[in-house]
Amino acid sequence: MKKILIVDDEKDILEFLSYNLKKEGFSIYTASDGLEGLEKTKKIKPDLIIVDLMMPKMNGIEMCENIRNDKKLSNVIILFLTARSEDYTQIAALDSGADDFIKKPIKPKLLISKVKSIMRRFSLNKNLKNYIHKDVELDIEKYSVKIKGDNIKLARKEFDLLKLLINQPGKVYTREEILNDVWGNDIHVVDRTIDVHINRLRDKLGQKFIETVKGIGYKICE
Amino acid sequence: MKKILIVDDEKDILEFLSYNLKKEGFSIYTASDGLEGLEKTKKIKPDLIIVDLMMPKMNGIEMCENIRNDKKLSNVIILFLTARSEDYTQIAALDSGADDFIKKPIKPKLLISKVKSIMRRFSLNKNLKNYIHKDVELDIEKYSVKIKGDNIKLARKEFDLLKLLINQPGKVYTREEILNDVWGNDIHVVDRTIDVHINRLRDKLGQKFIETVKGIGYKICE
DNA sequence: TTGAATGTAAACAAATTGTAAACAAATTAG
DNA sequence: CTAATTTGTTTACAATTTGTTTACATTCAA
Repeated sequence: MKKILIVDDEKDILEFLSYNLKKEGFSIYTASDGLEGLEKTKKIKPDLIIVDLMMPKMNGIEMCENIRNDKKLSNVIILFLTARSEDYTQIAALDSGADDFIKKPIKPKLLISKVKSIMRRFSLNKNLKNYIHKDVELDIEKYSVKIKGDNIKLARKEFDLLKLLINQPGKVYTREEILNDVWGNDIHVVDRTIDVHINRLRDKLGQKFIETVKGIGYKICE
Repeated sequence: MKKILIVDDEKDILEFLSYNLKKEGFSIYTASDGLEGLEKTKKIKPDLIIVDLMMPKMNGIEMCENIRNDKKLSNVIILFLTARSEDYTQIAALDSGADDFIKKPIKPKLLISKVKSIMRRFSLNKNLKNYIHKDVELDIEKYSVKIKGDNIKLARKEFDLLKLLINQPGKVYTREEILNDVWGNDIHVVDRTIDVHINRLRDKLGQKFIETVKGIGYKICE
């Protein structure tokens, strides 16, 4: 399910947007200022961020710049909420890395159609993200993995497994989650098979890259 | 006078673009969604269309595909407005027939110089696209391929296949993508046929030019 | 210390690809 | 138009890679 993070200091707007987007089946997360927004972005890895331009602590522009400077977050799409009086030419000049704008007052229908159409575009590209964590670099489009710049070869299942885990370094993935994501709901394999693939990944990526959480599953070390 | 059609659901952007392009002496027409854009394209026959990727009703890609499928309209130049985070080398829109991209937020000077240069380029010659990668040189117009300057002869399917792959060296093309692009949606062949053509290409281009990504597809080595 | 969970090597099974050859279809030359 | 040639497709089978299971060793936490 697509994750949307909404960042605004006004509770009313948060609730209003949450309500309307939840209805459409998105998972909604919220933050009430730029700092919190930045933290949650790192933790949750949303697909889309809707952020108010004007906020206390860290405003939307600063937050946006921070996100754009972080390679690991660079794939997220950012929408700005702007006041009516701010005209487009001014905003364009800001150049902080926002993808698009929504004007207040917000009309639910317009908002939803806009978000959906962005998501549609986004889902076309969803498999084209790149991930970088520590020395490991993963290029989905090229199906290649680099360690310290050197290409290594992974088998398909190994690649899929790494792709899942590296999505959120530090998060523990249970065997069930891994089976569901890498193998799919309908294919049944013994769960020890995961261990074997993890083992092979460790041989290729180094022993310290993937950590075992006994009784639960595996995670990538932060 | 050159006619430009601008298609976007946001009035601000329409106005912003209209204003800047009118100043340069183009005749400007506008539409606020993909459907209207398609109709106006047929009626007005613009020289250039600037269209937002993300719109309600019919989005930019659908509109673009519709236009490209209409032989009478196929000469029009299409520019996409895209969100910043979408890396245009990865955008599926490339395949839908877009000619170039403008990233949001839009800077007036850049926009105008881009529009002018693309008009110039296309008025000189339509599709003079050539590809060069490593020792291999591909001339679309002449349907010829050179290796280190020497002509070699490729059969048509071999040429089409190479043309697709060389479009983005390094990117892995799945068999499905290849079938769709080289054979088309409606023609059905066994996917092992691809392998045979790849094999023949390798005989002609050298064994190291095309790489197999087991379980996925093929790519041209970078 | 003990038992469940995990690491790991090895064996086996399944899937994928390379490749030659046969045939069919399309194109070209005469 | 017909025959010859080229191109395109399918198939079969071998070689290789990848995926899965199993068995036993090891580790870790209760």
